[in-house]
Amino acid sequence: MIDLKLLEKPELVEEYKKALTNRGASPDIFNRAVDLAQHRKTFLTKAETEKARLNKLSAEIGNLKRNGQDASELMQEVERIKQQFKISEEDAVRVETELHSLLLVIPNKPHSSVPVGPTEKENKIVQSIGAAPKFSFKAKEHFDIGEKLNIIDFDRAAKTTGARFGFLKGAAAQMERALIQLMMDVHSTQHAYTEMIPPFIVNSKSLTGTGQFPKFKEDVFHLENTDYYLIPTAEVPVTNYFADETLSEADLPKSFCAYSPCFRSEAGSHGKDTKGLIRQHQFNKVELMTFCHPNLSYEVHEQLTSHAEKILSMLELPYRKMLLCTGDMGFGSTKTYDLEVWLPGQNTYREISSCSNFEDFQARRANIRFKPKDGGKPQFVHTLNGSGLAVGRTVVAILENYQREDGSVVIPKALQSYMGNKTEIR
RNA sequence: GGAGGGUUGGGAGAGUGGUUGAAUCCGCUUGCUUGGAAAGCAAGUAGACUCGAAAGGGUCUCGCGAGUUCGAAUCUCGCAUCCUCCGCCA
Repeated sequence: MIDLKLLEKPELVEEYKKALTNRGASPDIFNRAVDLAQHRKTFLTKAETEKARLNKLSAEIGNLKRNGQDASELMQEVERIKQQFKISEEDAVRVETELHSLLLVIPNKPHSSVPVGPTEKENKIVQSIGAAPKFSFKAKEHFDIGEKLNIIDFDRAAKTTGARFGFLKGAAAQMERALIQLMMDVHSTQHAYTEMIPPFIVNSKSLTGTGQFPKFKEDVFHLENTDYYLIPTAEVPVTNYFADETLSEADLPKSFCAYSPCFRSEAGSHGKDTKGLIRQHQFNKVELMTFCHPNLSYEVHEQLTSHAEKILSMLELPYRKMLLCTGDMGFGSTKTYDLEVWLPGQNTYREISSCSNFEDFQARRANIRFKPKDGGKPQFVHTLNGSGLAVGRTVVAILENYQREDGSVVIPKALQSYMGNKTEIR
């Protein structure tokens, strides 16, 4: 969410409009917003002046009554002003409500270091790490490998639940669990994140705080007749952990690594990645999340991304780091790196982590501030998060990169101790 | 699921209709004192919005929302949340 005061500064509004255009969003929304902001002030001032008068009169009435004097004349005046006040107040509330709901659907402004472009074609390859494995045979896709090894079962999941769900069995289930364990261990002990297991269900306020609501409601599973929603990412409960709180500057940065399953309705992605584990309604993820001082967020962003990369390099998976362009970034992000892992079976790179800086976008929505050391006014913190990593997709990457011609799969060295020192799946 | 009791400022805790945005204590900050500290003394110690060049005003916030009233932390209703007891349960 943007700062209301920005709307009073035409040059900043112009700048923001341009940023929206770069994102492929319509800047027209600002015309209405600026208009509403002006009206808001007018109505508010009027209502408050009237209210001040009412408060004053009430105090005088109190005085008169206490002294046993007649206050009927003042009470008549109160009655009159009250009528006007009611109207002014309604105006103010109406404008305020409309303005607020408008502000909630304005995306964040990309950072100046972000390449401008309408589609993912403009994303920049920052770095490619690790060489794609060379096979003397045709590489298979993970679902073929998994079904052949009898460790992934989509057909029966279709029976128990529906499309885009899967059972992991045996070594696949063990690998999923081992990966979660590995990731949580590395981030908590080597990277100083506090481990967290959040609620997997949140309310609508939290989803508004992180930016999924009101705009992306259809992407989230709703529990009927409640204000409960299955989390699409641990980012939602973890970011809102400090909602409506004022931290002290000395406490910053606060960093958490959170394990959770993620639930996504995948509305609008019919026909995309219909096979396999790539796009499921439910998947596991270890999320990295930091609340930090505004001066440090871009530095933290680099670090956080490198923490996610660490897991990929430990598992010796080839990947590349992408800097997303303006048109491909998420709604609340000012800058995003995607880590894309090489998938030999698909002969392509696929996103396995997305690391974003939100600056104060989420902090303003969720009202998360800190009190500066020097005693100044509370300021909004900056929030960042990134997958460290998406677990299901990591299983996919391992199956495809470590496959052998006979259909067996080598277990990456770093993972072996987490899987009972097993070295292969066959 | 049933019954009952809470929710006040950083913390504890007073306050049942009228200068109460809120006593008091603790904590914290600054100053005095000290060789330094403790103790003591003094002052200060919420936020958002808004008017103003500033000084300084105004509005709102005592879990949330609505209502009664000239006036609500205080009364009424709804909701959320916490605690205790009973039942059920991994």
